[in-house]
Amino acid sequence: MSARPSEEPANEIGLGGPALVFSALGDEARLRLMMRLCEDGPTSIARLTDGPGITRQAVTKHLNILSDVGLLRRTRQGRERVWELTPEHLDRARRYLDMVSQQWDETLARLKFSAED
Amino acid sequence: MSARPSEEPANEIGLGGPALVFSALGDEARLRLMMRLCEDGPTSIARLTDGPGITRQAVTKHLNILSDVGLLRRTRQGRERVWELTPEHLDRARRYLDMVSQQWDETLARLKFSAED
DNA sequence: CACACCTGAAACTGTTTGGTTGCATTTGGC
DNA sequence: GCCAAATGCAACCAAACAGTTTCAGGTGTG
Repeated sequence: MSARPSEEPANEIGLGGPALVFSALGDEARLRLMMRLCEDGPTSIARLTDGPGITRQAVTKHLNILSDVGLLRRTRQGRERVWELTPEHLDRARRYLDMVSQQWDETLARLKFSAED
Repeated sequence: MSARPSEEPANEIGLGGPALVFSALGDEARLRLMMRLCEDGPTSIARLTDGPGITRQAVTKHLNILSDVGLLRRTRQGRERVWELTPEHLDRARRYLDMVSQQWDETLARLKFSAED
């Protein structure tokens, strides 16, 4: 989590949005939580705190980081607080990678063409 | 760049690989460099150092970080050192997001099904 | 009501990161 | 050979981060 512009809505078409999402995904513990939520569906913090030697508070921090960039959402359910995935920003990051990949292909073709000049 | 396991080859199917790539992409300056290299093709460090108030050494550090996770490759060309994109790991990250997205869809369908039980 | 259970929030610590400054090294052209 | 351009490398610094410990606040059940 390094790219932290001043007051950007984090949903822009610029670089801040994708950078924030990638930064949130760029941690093994957070990726593990994402996978877990992805496979098990909505899950409480207590149940998410079990695997490795990680504290509940650390899990909470990671969940908040993922939630800040819009990858998760939390809802109450009794006395538990259930977290679930919200894939919109994930799709956005995916499309961003698609765009970069496609752009690179075009640039490659262009460079090859101008090299045969 | 926080997830840094001990000696993983960074090309595993586990979480370390994607986490490292996402972490490398999770910085606005680095994303900017990626876009630049993506659009302009192979470029030297001196030419990459121009836009915002960033130093050549900072650019070098970012390039090395991107190179460490396999997103860039550098080649000599005269007295310049030219950097270019290597999209293999980018595709890997893309497929990872695809996988998560698809898995989430399946989980959603499964949960909906069991809720109608 | 009392007692578990689940969570939030604050303070603190060691480590990492992004960036800089300064200097040494390589390379090409005159 | 000499000089300027392009780069590499090491030390250093402030800020951010991951994680912990500790304490306080809600919430359901008996």
